[in-house]
Formats: sequence, structure tokens, C-alpha cells
Amino acid sequence: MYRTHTCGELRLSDKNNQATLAGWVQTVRKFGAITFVDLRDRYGITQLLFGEELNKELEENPLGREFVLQATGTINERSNKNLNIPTGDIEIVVSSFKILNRSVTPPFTIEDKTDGGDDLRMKYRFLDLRRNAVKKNIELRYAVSRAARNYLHQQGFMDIETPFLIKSTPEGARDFVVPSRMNPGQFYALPQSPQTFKQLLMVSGYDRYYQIVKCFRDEDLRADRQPEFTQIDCEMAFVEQEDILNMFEGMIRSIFKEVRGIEYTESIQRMTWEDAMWNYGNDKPDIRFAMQIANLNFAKHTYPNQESPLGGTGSESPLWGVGGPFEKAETVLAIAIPGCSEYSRKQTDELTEWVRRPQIGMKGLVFIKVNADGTYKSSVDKFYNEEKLKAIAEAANAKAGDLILVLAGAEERTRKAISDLRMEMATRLDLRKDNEFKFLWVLDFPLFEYDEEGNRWVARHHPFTSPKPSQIETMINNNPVIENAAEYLKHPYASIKANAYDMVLNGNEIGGGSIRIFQRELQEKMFAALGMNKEEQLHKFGFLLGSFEYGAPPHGGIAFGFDRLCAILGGSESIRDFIAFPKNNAGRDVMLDAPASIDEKQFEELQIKLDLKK
RNA sequence: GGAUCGGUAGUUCAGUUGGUUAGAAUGCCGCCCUGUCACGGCGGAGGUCGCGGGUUCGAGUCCCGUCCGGUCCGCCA
Repeated sequence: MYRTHTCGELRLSDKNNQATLAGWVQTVRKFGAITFVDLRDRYGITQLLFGEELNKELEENPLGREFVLQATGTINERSNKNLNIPTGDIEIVVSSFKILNRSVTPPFTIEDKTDGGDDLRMKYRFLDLRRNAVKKNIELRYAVSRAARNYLHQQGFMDIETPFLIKSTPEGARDFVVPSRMNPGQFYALPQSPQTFKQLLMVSGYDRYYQIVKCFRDEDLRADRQPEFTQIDCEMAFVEQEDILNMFEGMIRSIFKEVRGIEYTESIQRMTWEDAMWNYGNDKPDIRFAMQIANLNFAKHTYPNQESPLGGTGSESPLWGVGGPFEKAETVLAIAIPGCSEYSRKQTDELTEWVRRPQIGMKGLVFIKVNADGTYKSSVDKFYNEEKLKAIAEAANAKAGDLILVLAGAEERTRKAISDLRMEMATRLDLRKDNEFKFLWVLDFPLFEYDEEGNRWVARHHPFTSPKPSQIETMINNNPVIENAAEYLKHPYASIKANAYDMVLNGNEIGGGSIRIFQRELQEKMFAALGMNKEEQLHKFGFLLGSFEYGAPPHGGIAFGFDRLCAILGGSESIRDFIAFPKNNAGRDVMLDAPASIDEKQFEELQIKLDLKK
């Protein structure tokens, strides 16, 4: 037997008993005749005391950091207690020990605040995982997984595995592909999600399915994006949107309660996609703070049902038709930053530089300071009198002491820029608190987006998403073909809304799903709208279309980004900290040094010859 | 595909306008120390300044290229 206890469990109540511990040497503190050793395992740290006798033995066989040590002795009450650790009242007075394995000096310190850089820690991830800070995240991940499984099991969901080696369907993201030796020249694709399989399971009658499952997308990475990532993937039959929203609000509440002890009792806000874009410039708004957008001017064709708070749009506006910096701008958006009217020239210049960065790409930034006495001071004083500035301030809902920031330009870019600026200012004003959680359902996404480059419709969510029931007729009765690309917004398809929903938490999309199409005719119409002819449809999705003819039930589902959910629960921006063995920015595993080339023999077996372009 | 920041001791970093032997902290090694827990004291070793080329009397420092890493835009149904 290697151990009788773990390094985290002994307490004063165990005093005078014998114990054998095994673990890693965290530190060695030598004092002439006696030596203290902190022994660490997954459960904690226990201090070992080596007396005079054993100390000689230690001098012949010195211990180093990360040696694997087994030690037996008596549990002793410490004369000097350490209040910082749970085992701090006791120590083991060692009577015998054995070095189970030695260690070379690790390249960085195995401490909460390590001296190792990111790259090095990734290369030696097996050591990094020993650190408490990382272990905590991995434990949190397991807790989230357990909480999700508990909830879904209680609700009657079945965990059913779906295959990883499937067929490539070049819609949406790029597939990772795997060559088949037994079928030379042919390739499997790794699933971007188990989408079609879970729908087939609904056809098969497994009316509540879930899986915590790896998905693969061969796209460029970010701090919150990995080429292989994990989803909590769910599907239900005989449900409407409302059923899904309720079921998975329940799951999220359950996870927050079990993992963080947070009772989230308030009802989860709902917002249409259009309102989100209109008020926040973004389809995943962070609603922990207000700072809503004032749409002073906007592209009327994009928001046909909206009106500027100033009345009129474009040249019709009483404000813009008079010359000045906004006269020719399609879109003019403003936000009021609370309490920042005292910003110095240096600070406003710095903000202007910020919006001019290529990532934001705006030409400039207009300021209007609403002074404490209610007067205005702006960077556009020579164009707009007090009355007009006041109108803008009222439209932006600004109070005395606020700083109004105005961006102008083309609709899409300006809206994205003001959204980025809103988030940036909130970060600077510390309005995005780690310990505050605001959930939001975003509903009624457009079913289609128009790809101007490819001159075709693409599915905004995915091609299996159903339109709002009231718009099925619109979809079936209209020809998707667009004669004049510039006029696509006038096409009936542009206004079709989907039965799709995203769950947003603090500005992050943590889950998304839809009610699916379950009739062959409508699914064929959808494929056709996306530019797929009958032959392609059968080749790529014949199995699904066929299944719909054998009694497919109405169904829908949702998938949560598991890694991201864990990161948010752990108060981190980066999902890498919550993945045991993550990839780097370039999709490489720096520990394995993968991907790598393969043996000539493997190429031969696959009957593949490399001929790299460039 | 693009932008941007970084690469100097095992590690994290500093390094002035281009100028003598490239520094600090920590880690490592040795000696001393019976109550430490960020132990302490004394001493020591440790560098192809990512790589290649250029400018210069002289390059860690300036220029060009390249490799590696971070962040972002495009992309991610």
C-alpha cells in the first residue's frame, strides 16, 4: 500500500496516529539537524518533519523539487501552526521514507504564481496541471459537466454517442478531414457538431438526447476558440421554442447553483435580435450595464420599422441637413458615458486613436461633454448650436456630467464600432464585474443572410433551422433567386425570421439553437434557397431528407459552448485555462509538437502522394 | 489572408543616443543553521542577446528577411 491518507485530509483530531503519505516534494526547508518537507498531492499539502537520524539519510540522498516521495510517521501537533493551509495544525514526524522517483529541476515553479511563461507552461503542460491554479479550473470543469449531466438525467435526457468519422458537408466552417486507408482517395470529416445525428435520433424516437461532445472546426483561433472544443449538445422532440427556453434556463440555473452556489432566481430577459442590434449594435449584448445606443441616423432599409429619436433620417433630418461632419454619413450612433464629462484632451485624443485602430477602422470620434451646469462643450461646436447638442444629448439619454461619444459612417461598420466602443468604455469604467451574471435570450434571428460575394443566401444559424411558422408560406411561395444583388434587402427572404435563439451571458454567446425543419418539402426548399440543386441535396443530406418521410416528429435543440461556460464560471477570458491539453494560437499542440508530417509508409498505405502548393 | 506586440541566464524581466567585462530577481549548486512554512546567512556556477543577412570603427540596441509565441481583424452555418 502506497498511502493510508492523502496530503489534504489529516487534522488535529488524527493526532498521534500513524500515517503513510505519498506525493510530490513541493519545498525542502533545511535547518541543520532537522528538515521540513512540504508534500503535495491532488488533495493538498502536508508538512513532513525529518529528525536528526533521518536527516543524515537525507544528506546522502538529497530531495529535490518534484521528487515523488513516500513517507510514514506519526501525526504530531505542530508547535508553530500554519493558518494558511487546512492541514496546518499537524505535521508527520517521519520514521521512514522512500524516494519513489526522482525529478529533474522543473523549468518553472509549481506555485500558484508561477514564474513560467505561457509558452513554457504549455510545453510542459503535465507540470502546469500540477499547479493549484490550473487544477482548480480542471476541477471546475468536471463540476460543470457533472451538474449538467445530473440535471439532464433528471429531466429524462439520454446520453447517446454519435460518430466522429463522418462525411464532409462544406457548409459553414471548414472540416477537418481524415483519409481512409480502406477507401483510397476518400476522406472522412470530423463533425463540426452532431447536428444531423441528433435530429435522426429524434426521428428514431429518443425524444430527449444530450451529449457532452467534442466538435471540430478548421478555422483560425482566438483566446476563446479552439479547433477542437466541447459542446453540451441537446435535442428534444415534440417541443416548441418556449419549451426549450424553459428547459435550458433550468439547466443553467442548476449548473450555477451546483458549481458556484449562486441561486439565480430572476427571470432571464428576452430580446429580439433586431432590438439587440438597434440598442447595442451587437447580437450578444452585455446587459450588466446600460449605455444604450442612440440611433441618431441609420440605414433605413436595414431597420425599416425603426425611427431616429431626432425624427427623420438622412437628409430629411432637421439636424444633419445643415452641413457638418455627419451630413453624408449613412449612420450616426451615439452613446452617453456616465460621469466622464471631465475627460481631458489627452483622454479624448486617446479614445480617438482607439477608434482609428485598424481593428475598429473609424475615421474619427466626436465628443459632446454635458457639463455639470447643463451646458455643452463639443468637438463640433462650430457646426451645432446648443439647441442641437441638447437634442443629441436627450436622444442619447445623457445626464449632466456625461460624455457623449458619436461615431458616423457606413451602417455595418459604425454599428460594430460603437458596440466595441461601448464594451471598451465599460471595461475602463469597471462596469463588467466578474461576479455579476446577467443572462439574456436573444430571439428571432434572421433565417438568412445574404452573401454579397457569393451572390447567394446563406443560413444564419444552419440549414436545418425552421422559419417562424407564420413565414413558412413566404418562404415556400417565393423564388429565392435575386436578380439585383444590391436590392437583396427588398427580397421577401431578407425579412424571414428564424425559430432560433441564443443564450447570452455577460456579452458572451454561451449557447444557441433552433426549432428544426422536420418536413421534407420545407427542408428541400431551404437547401434550394442556399443554392443546392436536387442532386447535391441528395448526395449531401439524402439520409436526412429520407428520414423525414418516415414520421419525423417536430423537434428542436440547443448546444452550449462547454469550454466557454467553464471559463465564465471561473472568471476567465481564456478557455485554454479550462482545457487540460489545449492547442495554441496556430492550432498546434506545443507539447506533442502536433500536427506533424507522417511516415512515408503511412502515405503509401493511404495511397496519397504529397504535392504541397507554394 | 492581414494588423500589432514580444523573443536577452533554467525562469520572469531590465538594458539610456549604437560604445569597456550584458545586469536584477528568482531558480540551481556548495557551506552554515533545531520550528520553518515566500525560512534566513555566506559563497558559486549559469548567456550563440531566436536565426540569417546588412549598415557601422563598433550592434542586445538601427535596417531587411525569417522562425517562434501573444492579442486582434478577416474567418468561425
